[in-house]
Amino acid sequence: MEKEITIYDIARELSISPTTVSRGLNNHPAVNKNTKQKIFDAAAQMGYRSNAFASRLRKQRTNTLGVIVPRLDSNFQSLVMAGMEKVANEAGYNLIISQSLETAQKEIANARTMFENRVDGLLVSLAYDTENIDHFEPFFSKGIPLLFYDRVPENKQCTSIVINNIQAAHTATTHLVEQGCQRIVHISGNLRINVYKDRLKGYKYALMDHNIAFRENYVIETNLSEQAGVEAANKILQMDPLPDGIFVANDTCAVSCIKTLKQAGISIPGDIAVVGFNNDPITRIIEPNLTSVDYPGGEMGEVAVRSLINYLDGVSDVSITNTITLRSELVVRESSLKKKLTAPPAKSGKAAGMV
Amino acid sequence: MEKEITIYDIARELSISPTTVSRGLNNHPAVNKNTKQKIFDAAAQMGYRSNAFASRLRKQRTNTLGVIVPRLDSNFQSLVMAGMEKVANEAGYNLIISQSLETAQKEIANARTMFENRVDGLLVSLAYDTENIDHFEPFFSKGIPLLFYDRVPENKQCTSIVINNIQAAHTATTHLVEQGCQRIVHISGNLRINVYKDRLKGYKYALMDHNIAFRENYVIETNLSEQAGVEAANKILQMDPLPDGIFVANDTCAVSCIKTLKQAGISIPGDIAVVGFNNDPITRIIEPNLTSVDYPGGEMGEVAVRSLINYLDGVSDVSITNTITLRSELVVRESSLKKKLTAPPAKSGKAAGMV
DNA sequence: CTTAAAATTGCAACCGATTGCAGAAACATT
DNA sequence: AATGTTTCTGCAATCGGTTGCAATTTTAAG
Repeated sequence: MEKEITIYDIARELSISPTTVSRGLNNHPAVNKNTKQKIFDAAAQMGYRSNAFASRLRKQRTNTLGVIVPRLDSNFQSLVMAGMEKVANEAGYNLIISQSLETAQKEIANARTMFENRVDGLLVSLAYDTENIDHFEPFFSKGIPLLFYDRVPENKQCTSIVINNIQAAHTATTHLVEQGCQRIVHISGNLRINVYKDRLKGYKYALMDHNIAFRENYVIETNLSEQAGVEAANKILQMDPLPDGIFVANDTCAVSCIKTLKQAGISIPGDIAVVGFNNDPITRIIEPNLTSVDYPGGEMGEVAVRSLINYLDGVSDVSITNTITLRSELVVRESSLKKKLTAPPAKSGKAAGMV
Repeated sequence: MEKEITIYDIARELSISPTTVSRGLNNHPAVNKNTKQKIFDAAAQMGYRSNAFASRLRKQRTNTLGVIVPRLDSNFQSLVMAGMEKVANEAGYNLIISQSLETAQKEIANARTMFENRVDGLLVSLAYDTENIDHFEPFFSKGIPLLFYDRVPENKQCTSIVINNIQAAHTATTHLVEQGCQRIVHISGNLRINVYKDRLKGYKYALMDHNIAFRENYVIETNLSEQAGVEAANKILQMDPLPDGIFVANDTCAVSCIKTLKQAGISIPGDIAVVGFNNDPITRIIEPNLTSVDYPGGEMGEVAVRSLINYLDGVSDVSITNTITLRSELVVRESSLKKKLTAPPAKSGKAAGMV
């Protein structure tokens, strides 16, 4: 437990003022080169470490960003976190990360903690049961930039980073139609969440555009878990006639659904073509490999933090850039290919054609 | 941009001293009940929020834990993070998370940041190329508890949380032997890392225990990536005679290895039995389902944070509890079953027998 | 050699909460 | 009524950097 070295100690040692030491350490232009060097040397030699709190207290800037995420243990979110941390770290920002575990209650508590920790900016992906975003009011009224990603609030003037879920779902569904599917089931997530609501919309629009009637009972709302995939598959197995296509709102669920259907003797894509969403690694492991919408998680995290920091640095104005939409694309693999590709056949299925 | 409310404002409003306000807000027993109530009411009404920095500066306790992790975008690590965040959050601690991206250089920089941020404790899983742990010296000398998990330093008196990799690998290898394998290849990770070094050891010991000669060229050192699995498989395909068992140090690599072998016409487990490590979700998707060592990531994260907090609270003494070893177990699935189980056959392979 | 301009340095007042110690007020005891 | 206890409150110093402004030193110009 050695004593902590402060700028005062360095000042005393060099017989100069703490002011100069502080400026020197921060590379302030108004400090003589030689003095600076002396300060750096003394600091290194004495084992000085800056006290971030004192600095933050005074500067009212924390160089810290907060993140509130539904869960950390999802493939998508961990990609996002990795991207966020990378950019934040490079820019000299710390990241305080917390999970809402899909409950509004925890989200509210976390928001409060973030606020008291004086984060310079906050990144949020909403929980399942978040009904409103009143708990972020303090951030708005204090002018702390708040950026939503992926799970964003609806009808609000919030800065957000998303993909075009409607379009992506439209493309996915259209792809199934083009493969000859006429009875397409959609396994959806919680429809209170914008992401899943939009995917449902895209699915509907695509049917409409191809003059296929929308059937209420073809939409199965689930929590998209592995278990849910099994249950959905069982529901589907009882449909008569059997559907010939399924568009699932995530890959985990799609994969367990496929497994269950295969066990029941259904051929994929022969009997039923399947398309998932997220392009998780498991898409390339299930047999047949799963067609899925590639969802750039890492990029989303990077872009989110970059935007926030740019705003904080006054480079750009997030409040004007209201929504950033990232590109997503359908990666076609065997699970949806009823017709052979006209192009030279994809080889190992690893990186099949795009649409 | 409203003005920030401080305890001084509340004090003025109520015509009492800031001291009493501070005590009141912290529920100090020496403050009159009525006064407390008045303070709470005023605080709520005026929109007061505590300034964590001022508090930390004074208290020298931050209620913040730092985490340095190789990468966030791995299934195992995201489980660990989720577990850590959960426990930390419940105990009122913040988590500052940073990635070393497997480089010692970043790990050193991150350690320094954590130190300057005055984390109350630090959790670390080492990077690939970390050669020594000198960069954590400031933590030792200042008595800041430091806890390593999974990727821990060797021959050091550091508190660490691990599984018994030697034993787990021994069990896995023994299982292959019991299935009749005699020519067992081991696909390993970077052998500078304790985890992989130990798994190799366990593999060797098991061979020894069954009087099977260890062959240098049966150990393939890789980075355990998907790509590495393909390359390792190709190496294996050129061996003559072909091995009849493979023990891979992680699942990702095992799965891509299996895929490649299958494409080459090898039957799994008929020709070659395979065992992986981690029990990732993909083990249940690949066909045949992959036998693997269940590795309790979430639990590891929870235990790690809980130990640290207990120590900080003076409940336990981590410096005495030098190593915590978590239980791991082999989950047997089809990929390694050359012989049928004698017990009633496992049904869907979802949760097959244990050894 | 003077004087003005430029380059450095330092004083002192913050930032906002916490806490040891002393003093005041309220209550209890002869 | 006097004294001893308890219960509450407040003073003032402290945590360790940061920064506006003034003071001092150096350099340049006349």
